Amino acid sequence: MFSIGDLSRRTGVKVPTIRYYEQMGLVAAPERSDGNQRRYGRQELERLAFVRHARDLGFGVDDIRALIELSGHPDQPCGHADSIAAEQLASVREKIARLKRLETELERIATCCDGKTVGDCYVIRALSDHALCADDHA
Amino acid sequence: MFSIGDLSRRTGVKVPTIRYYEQMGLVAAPERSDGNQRRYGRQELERLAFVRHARDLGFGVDDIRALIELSGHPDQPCGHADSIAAEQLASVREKIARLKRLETELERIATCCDGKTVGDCYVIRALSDHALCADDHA
DNA sequence: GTAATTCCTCTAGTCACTAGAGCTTCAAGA
DNA sequence: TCTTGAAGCTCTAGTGACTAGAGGAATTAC
Ligand SMILES: [Zn+2]
Ligand SMILES: [Zn+2]
Ligand SMILES: [Zn+2]
Ligand SMILES: [Zn+2]
Repeated sequence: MFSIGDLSRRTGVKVPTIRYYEQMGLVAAPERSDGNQRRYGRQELERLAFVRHARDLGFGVDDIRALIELSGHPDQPCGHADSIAAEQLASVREKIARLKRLETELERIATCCDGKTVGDCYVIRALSDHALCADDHA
Repeated sequence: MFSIGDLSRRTGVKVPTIRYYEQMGLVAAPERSDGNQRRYGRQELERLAFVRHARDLGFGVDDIRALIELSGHPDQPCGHADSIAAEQLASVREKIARLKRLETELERIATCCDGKTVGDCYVIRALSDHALCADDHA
C-alpha cells in the first residue's frame, strides 16, 4: 500500500494534483487508513501513470476521462479512442502553425532594433503598427 | 468620440475585454458621458490597438504594461523593450519545440492503431506505456 | 514519548478573459 | 415628444488545470 506521497514520488504527480484528479474523477477515490489517509495499490498507480502520460501529451481532462471509461470496456470498438487521439494531433498541429507565425514576426521584431532610445525602438514601432508584419498572425 | 462599442468594432477587441483591460491598467480610464458611459478619442484607440497587437503576438499583460510605460518615455534607452521582445521570442520557440516533440509521439499514437476493439487499441496501449515513446516529452 | 514529517479538508489565487443578472442610457423612428 | 430596442453600466462567477496556504490530525523515526 502506498501513501499519497509514495504515489507522488513514483509517478511525478504532485500530491495536491493527485487529490485534484480524484475530485475530477480521473482517479478513483482509494481506500483510507484508520486515520483517514489515502492508501493506494498497484492498480491506482497504473491509472495515475496513464493520466499523467496523457496530460503530458496534452490531452484535456474530459478526453482522459473518456479514454479511461473506454479502456474499461475492452470489447467495444476503438474508433472513439482513435478519434480523440487524432483530434489531439490536429490541435497540436494547429498550435504549432500559429506559434510559427508568431515566431516569424517576433524574430523580426526582436532583432531589427538598431535604435538607442525608446523613441527609435523598432520593438515599440512594430507593436504599434501591424502593417509592418509580414503575416496575419491574429 | 467613440463609444465602447465603436472602439470594439474598430479594434476587434470585445467590449468586456476592453473593460477588463481598463481594470488591468493596460488602457487608461476614459472620459464619461453625462450618463456615465465611456467615451474614447483617437489616442485611446491607438493604445488599444497596441495592446491588441501585443496580445496577438503572445505578450503577457505585465509585459504589455511595461512596454506602454516605456513608450511614454521616448528618451530612455530601449534595452528593456528589446529584452522583453527577445524573451517572448525565446518563449515562443520553447513552446514550439515542446509541441513538436508531442507531435512526433501523437503522430505515432494516432496512426498506428490497427486494432478493432479497445482491447487491442494502440492508442490505449501507447498512453499506458511511456516506454513506447521515442522521446522524453515530459 | 516526542518531534518531524506527512497527511487531511477547505478556501482562494493563477491567467486572460467570458457569461450572465439586473439595471440605466442612448439613438432613431413615429 | 414619446417609445422602443440596442447598447451601455457594475458586479459576480465561471473557465482549465492546477497551486498555495491555513489550521489541524495522523504517521513515522528515533
Ligand atoms: Zn529597441
Ligand atoms: Zn502584426
Ligand atoms: Zn484504436
Ligand atoms: Zn510518452
